[in-house]
Amino acid sequence: MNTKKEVTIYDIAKALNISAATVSRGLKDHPAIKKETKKKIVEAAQQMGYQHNIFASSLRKRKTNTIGVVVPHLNSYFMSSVIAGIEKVANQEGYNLLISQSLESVKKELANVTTMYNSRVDGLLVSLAGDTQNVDHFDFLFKKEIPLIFFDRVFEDPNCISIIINNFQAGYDATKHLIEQGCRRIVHIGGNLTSNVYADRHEGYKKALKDHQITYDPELVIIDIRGGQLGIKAAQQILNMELLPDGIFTANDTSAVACMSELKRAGIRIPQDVAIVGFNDDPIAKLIEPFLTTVHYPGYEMGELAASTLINRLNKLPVNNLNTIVLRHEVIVRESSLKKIIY
Amino acid sequence: MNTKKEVTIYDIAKALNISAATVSRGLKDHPAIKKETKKKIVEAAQQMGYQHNIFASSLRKRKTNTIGVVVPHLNSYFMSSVIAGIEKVANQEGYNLLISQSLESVKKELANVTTMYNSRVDGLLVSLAGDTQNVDHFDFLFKKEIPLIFFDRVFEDPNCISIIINNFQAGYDATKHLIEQGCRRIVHIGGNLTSNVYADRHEGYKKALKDHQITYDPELVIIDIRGGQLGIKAAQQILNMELLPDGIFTANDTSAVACMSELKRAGIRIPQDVAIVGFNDDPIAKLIEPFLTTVHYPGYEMGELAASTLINRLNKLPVNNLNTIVLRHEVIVRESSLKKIIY
DNA sequence: TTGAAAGCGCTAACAA
DNA sequence: TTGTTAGCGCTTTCAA
Repeated sequence: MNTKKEVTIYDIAKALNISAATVSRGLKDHPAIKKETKKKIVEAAQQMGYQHNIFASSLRKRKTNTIGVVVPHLNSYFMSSVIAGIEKVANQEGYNLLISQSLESVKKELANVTTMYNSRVDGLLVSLAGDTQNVDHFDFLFKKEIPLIFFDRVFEDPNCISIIINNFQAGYDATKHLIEQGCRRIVHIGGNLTSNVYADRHEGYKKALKDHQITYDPELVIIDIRGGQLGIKAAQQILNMELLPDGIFTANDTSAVACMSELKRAGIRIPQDVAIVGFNDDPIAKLIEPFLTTVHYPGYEMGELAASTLINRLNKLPVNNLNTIVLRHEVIVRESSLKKIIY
Repeated sequence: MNTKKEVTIYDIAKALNISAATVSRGLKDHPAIKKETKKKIVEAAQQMGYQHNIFASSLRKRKTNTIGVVVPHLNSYFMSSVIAGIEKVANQEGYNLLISQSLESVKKELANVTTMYNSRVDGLLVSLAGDTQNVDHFDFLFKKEIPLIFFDRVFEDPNCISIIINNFQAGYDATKHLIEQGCRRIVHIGGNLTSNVYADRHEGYKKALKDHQITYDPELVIIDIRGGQLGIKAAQQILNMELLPDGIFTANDTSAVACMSELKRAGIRIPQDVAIVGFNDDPIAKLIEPFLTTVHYPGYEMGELAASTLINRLNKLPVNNLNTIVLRHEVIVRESSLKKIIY
């Protein structure tokens, strides 16, 4: 935005000898404007280099047509798919996006949300930071009735809609798949259990074991609060076990791949010695060897859905009092877990 | 932004029995306001739940304190590092970020930039889409004197500052490293040559060959316009060669890893049969086997620099008439290219 | 050190 | 179908 004088609707009005109100209406397809007037207006605007002033408009309408998006990290295939989905819907509906990453810190999350609040976003789409334990820090949003929708990393709260997959079931399915391949001693590598996604996957894992009469052994669960080098650390921990596991269910592909790579270096054969299942269906799953069995996570759809739900809410469309929307997941079987076929 | 009545400086003024002008000044530390008045104002604002209205302010000041960022894709470690760097500086300086991805399409790039222009961003940070051949579509920005800074994927233009690494030299260094490891038949896998980064890396490759008396063979150069499955396609092409190469220089780690994985499946040993060097120093380089030799690309620093340069420009600080800023790169030697030591 | 007043550009209620 | 008018909330010039 520069400091030169802008072309305003008044300039157009003067040039056309009509009122500014008419220009304003003509520019936005108001039904009560004659076709030719509209045409004249649009042409003049074009020709004079008119640019709609969002600030004046937002100030007047008390609405910004901007949606804030806060995610833990931008650099995963999953997140970038989600954002592409959000972008698509938002653009379609004439909304802008304000995007930022919390880098897994509640503090930065709050700072980002506050900045967005000050920028008067109409609504927010948030995937929570790993160490976020509640949503008290969002109270000021609720008070101002700014809609907040969570996706992926959510927190159950009556004020918010959550969009997720059934992480419990997905964890269950992944573990069950390993059991069906003959695994009995299954390690689970997970993320911070404060996060619903990791907690639920962990519970699914436990339930699958139970349903197949396998005793849950906390020693086999490797959780890392700070997700740094989880895969590698986990591999080392596994290599130090007196009795090696025969299966591993990892709650994300990045860790799965890192772990697998480390195990392979130590001479362990995948899947013959240890079968591995990851989570997310990141493209990396097909870059390593053997290809990684994983749980497909519909990121793009999740983004679309999050955005359209929020926009419906903003438009006061009946959102059916819904509180949680669950998307479908799917176990994608690849080589890293196929004991049965290889033997 | 909701529709309830906001608390304004007038409300504060009334409550304190002073003028709105004084409140406005007090709120932003104007030097000519008495300390205690200021204190009263700040306290009242706090207590009444006052929230600064960016729109009124932007409208009045004709400045938004917002920076637009347009990148080809969000989902790379590199980009997310760059953005983290930009965010850090921007937040420090009180700027907001508007981020979007062009998904490698000039059309979407232009649409995104236009939206940002309409949102009256103060300046723009852009990494160009793969098929962008010139910057004519940005002319309207130059006319309005909105500063535009390119990073990574740049286009030489007197209107813009570019922030890059020396891709030519980096390509040269990477290739030279392979030559020093004894490679003579070196394949180059690159991206769209319209893009400076890929064109320069390719030229560096050529020059390194020439300097070491190796004839440049266009048959050994595999370029993909649409970066989809480049690594895999390249591997297949390599496997079909009558004479296998002994070295590969790939212009990004993702393709390098995909290619390596495919070659390994075909029974080719890395680095014994073929040495590989990638580009970017993506974490994936240390997830695969063997670890990938690559060129370190300082993403975070690039982001910081891009943001601070832009902000200086916005503040009319002398930017020394600079046109191009070059950051340091570094070849990180790992196992995938070490023929000498292994033999 | 403070206040009055004008105006940034747009929209919408109301009137014609 | 179009025009009049009154702000949206803030900043800043000028005056006191």
